[in-house]
Amino acid sequence: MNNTEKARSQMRKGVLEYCILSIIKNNEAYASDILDRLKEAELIVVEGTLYPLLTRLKNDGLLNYRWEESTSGPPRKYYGLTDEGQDFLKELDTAWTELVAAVARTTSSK
Amino acid sequence: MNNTEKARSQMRKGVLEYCILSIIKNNEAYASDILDRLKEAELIVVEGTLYPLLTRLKNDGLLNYRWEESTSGPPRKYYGLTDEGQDFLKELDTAWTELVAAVARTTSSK
DNA sequence: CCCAGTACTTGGCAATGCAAGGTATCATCA
DNA sequence: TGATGATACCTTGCATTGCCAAGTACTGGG
Repeated sequence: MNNTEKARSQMRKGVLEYCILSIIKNNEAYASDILDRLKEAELIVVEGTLYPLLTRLKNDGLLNYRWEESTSGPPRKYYGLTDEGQDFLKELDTAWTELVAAVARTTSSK
Repeated sequence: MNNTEKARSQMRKGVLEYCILSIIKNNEAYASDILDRLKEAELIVVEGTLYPLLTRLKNDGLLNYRWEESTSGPPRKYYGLTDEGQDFLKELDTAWTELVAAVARTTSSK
């Protein structure tokens, strides 16, 4: 992995949680859904990254899930935001907005 | 540290290198300068984070430095960007812009 | 009954910010 | 002259967290 790729994944790291919660806020979703959405947005993530993250968010009380049968394979875990998750997402919104502003200040200073 | 603070520092993490290189690009600077600038931009960073990072960037050939005497204390290490550092910073610019766009896509999808 | 497709899980690794503590230099002032 | 405080630089150990790779389990078709 070269430096640029490293920097990119480092940047991605910071916003993954935020993006995943945002995606789930809009629609209940199971892991493969989420992976697809992230891929559409060009935020590549692999299974081994996503599943543990979903579990962590659930353990933190930000997500819950229900099982749903599938016609094409094993049942799926559909994740949704808890009330706490909604609140947390709002804070992340703020944090992200502020960060973008802070970076802009830094990179444009004379 | 609560969840929000954790998330904030996680987000910050990804852009620190970028911000520091940007600051140095604009003016040669020594560590305390950089800390002040980051603070102005509301990107709080502590010494123990900055020094190892500067050393790493130097070892990667992105920064160089010269010693300069000070009238008020020990000599200072003034850091500047190498050519390679300039190139790398351009790539980070692109990476950051793309990330902001990707996050926007994710958080606004219906 | 095996195989391919879909989902979910787990263990070890590497990167990196952070907290806390340490060393060195210089000016001031009793 | 030697104690003090401010400035500056550096190091160590820790915790978090994404990544990679391999593994388990359920389903339907040939």
